[in-house]
Amino acid sequence: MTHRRTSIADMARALNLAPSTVSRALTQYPDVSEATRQRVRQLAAELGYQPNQLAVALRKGSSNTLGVVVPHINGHFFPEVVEGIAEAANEAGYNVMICQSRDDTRQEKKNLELLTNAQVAGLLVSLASTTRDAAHFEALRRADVPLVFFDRALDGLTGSHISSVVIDDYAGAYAAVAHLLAEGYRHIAHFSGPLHVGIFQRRHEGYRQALHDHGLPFREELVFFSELSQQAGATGMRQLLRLSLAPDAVFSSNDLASVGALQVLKEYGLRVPADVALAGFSNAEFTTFTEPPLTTVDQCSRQMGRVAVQQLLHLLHPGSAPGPVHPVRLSPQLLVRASSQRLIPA
Amino acid sequence: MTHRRTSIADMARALNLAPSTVSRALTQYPDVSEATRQRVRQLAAELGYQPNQLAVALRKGSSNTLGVVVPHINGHFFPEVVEGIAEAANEAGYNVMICQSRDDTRQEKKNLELLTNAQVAGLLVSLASTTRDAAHFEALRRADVPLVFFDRALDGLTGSHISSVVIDDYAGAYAAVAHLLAEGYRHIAHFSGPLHVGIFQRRHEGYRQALHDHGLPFREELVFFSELSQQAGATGMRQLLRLSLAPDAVFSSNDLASVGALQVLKEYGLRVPADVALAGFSNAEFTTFTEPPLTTVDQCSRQMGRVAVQQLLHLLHPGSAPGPVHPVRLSPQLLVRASSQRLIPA
DNA sequence: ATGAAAGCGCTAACAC
DNA sequence: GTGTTAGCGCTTTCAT
Repeated sequence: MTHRRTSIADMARALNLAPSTVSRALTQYPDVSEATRQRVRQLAAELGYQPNQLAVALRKGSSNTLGVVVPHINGHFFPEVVEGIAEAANEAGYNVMICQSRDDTRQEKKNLELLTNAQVAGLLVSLASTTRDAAHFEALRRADVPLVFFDRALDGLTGSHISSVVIDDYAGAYAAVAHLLAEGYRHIAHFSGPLHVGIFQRRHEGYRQALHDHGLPFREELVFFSELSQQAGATGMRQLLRLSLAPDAVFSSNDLASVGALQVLKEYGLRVPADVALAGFSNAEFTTFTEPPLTTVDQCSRQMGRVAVQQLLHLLHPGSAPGPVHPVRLSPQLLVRASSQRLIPA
Repeated sequence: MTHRRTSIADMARALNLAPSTVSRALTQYPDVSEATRQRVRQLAAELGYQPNQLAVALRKGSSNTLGVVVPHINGHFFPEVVEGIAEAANEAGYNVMICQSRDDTRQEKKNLELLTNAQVAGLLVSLASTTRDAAHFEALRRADVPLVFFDRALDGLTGSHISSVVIDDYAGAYAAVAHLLAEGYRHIAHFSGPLHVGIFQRRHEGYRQALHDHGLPFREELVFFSELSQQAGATGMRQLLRLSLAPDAVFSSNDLASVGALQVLKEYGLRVPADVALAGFSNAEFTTFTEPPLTTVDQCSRQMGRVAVQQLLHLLHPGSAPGPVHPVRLSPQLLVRASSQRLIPA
């Protein structure tokens, strides 16, 4: 037979107390005699009482659940961020509800409704790449739902209940290209994603600025736009190799396209990094397994998750650190591996 | 100023109706005049009414949220399964709450409490590898919480509200080893995880049985036990190469250890697959990037997630397909890649 | 220090 | 077809 869970009312009856007293005994509430508190705690332990969080949340008007919306949880990056989020949230006594937008704005909107209808205490969102229009976030802003964007933020949207944590894509790209230049490469190509996506735009800028700062010209034909799949990386590399002045290095806005390029280079009998150097972005797991291992930019994903939760906690409890919560920009770390080290150490 | 969400009571007041009527108008409930239904729907749309799912769940005694507990969401496998789960759940009108046990039984227990306190309609669980004792699941069984194990199941536990979906590890391992034998390898080593973990035990059995069925002896010194890290794979391979009768193939219970072995083989100047063949398990993303690409066993992860949800839905709504819900065992698919193909096609 | 009562937002049983 | 009432389990005034 189905077992109903013990409620506060049950315990109150058993102990001949009012429900309110039992409730108080189970929380930090001061005005309860130590004796009753003991009795209640004891019984609760015996019966394995667990509060119905639904009821708590309904009464209090807010739950201890945080909502997370990510484009997907494939690959390396988002799972790590989510892990960081889950860790930090649990430590702070919150649990986490995760939805995937599958990079679709409509689905994203549905997810947000779902989560707000579940009365989450706050939201952590990484935007779908198709999202341009911010209408569905306007509603959240008006309802004062605390909201932290991570990785893919909506620049236009600000408010007292909104913050964000992103990585400094510009700095990461700049560091990678500066490194290639320091190694002596001079004809550096770039694989970019669509520029209307912020991260790709900023990585592209970092690339250009690094060239500029080192007195090198920007050559349009060295930039290849694609969705950055492995296939696209291969295609891009083939195309670059057909140029009269072919590049001696490629900085790719992700790692997958780097691998595609690597495979084509091998096909052509070119050596990496002796003939052509490669540097990617994201520190995907497989970058350590390729030959040579790929230089890349680490995105401190777990840290991003933790920081995003910190931001959200500040929004939820302004008491601890009053004043506006400022967006955070994390500095990514360049991981130099064999694919870009021309000078073999002696 | 903070905006309170519109409630059914609000709309009832505005339309001069009883809350119950409004509620009925918004559901499939039959006994409502088409006129009122229209009026209500209209106003709801205007005001952007969204039901408070907390209240609905509290009232109905069960929510439309499914709880998921996974050891972690790193790597390739679990994210894919979770994606399958989320997809199928959303299609069926459920949303999903995900927790990570970090392979720790205590954390797993906490997660289960968290989710049941949140009144989830059902649970999808993949066990932490440290979980031996089933006490915390006994409680769920007694409370009749529908429960589906996936990938890592608890064999001992059965009941009318419990089911499971796993892959046929035995068959997968058998297929991999049979393939190696068919390619002409005769001294096949095995990297295994701890045998108290079911999956490793069954893969180990598949390995032994395949050898046996092909009339080959089981040689204890060819089995290397570890936690199957890349490092462990390297160590294992070194150890195997010191044997007087060294193996000409390795079947590893995961892909990471395979990579470790591959790196050691290259160090020793041995060719893969000419000198030593490699086959792993899991179809990790990086198996296509190694050189040569690694033969492995795909675990149909997304499908597993979808099937797990199907099982759970059957437990939740026995109406559609009455009778007991039987555990499912999915057949994994062997993916033959270059690391195990001795006979180069002409 | 404890109890009584109200109510979070919703739905289902029971009137009419 | 619609209204009235009660209650899911909890917390929080307001009394005493």
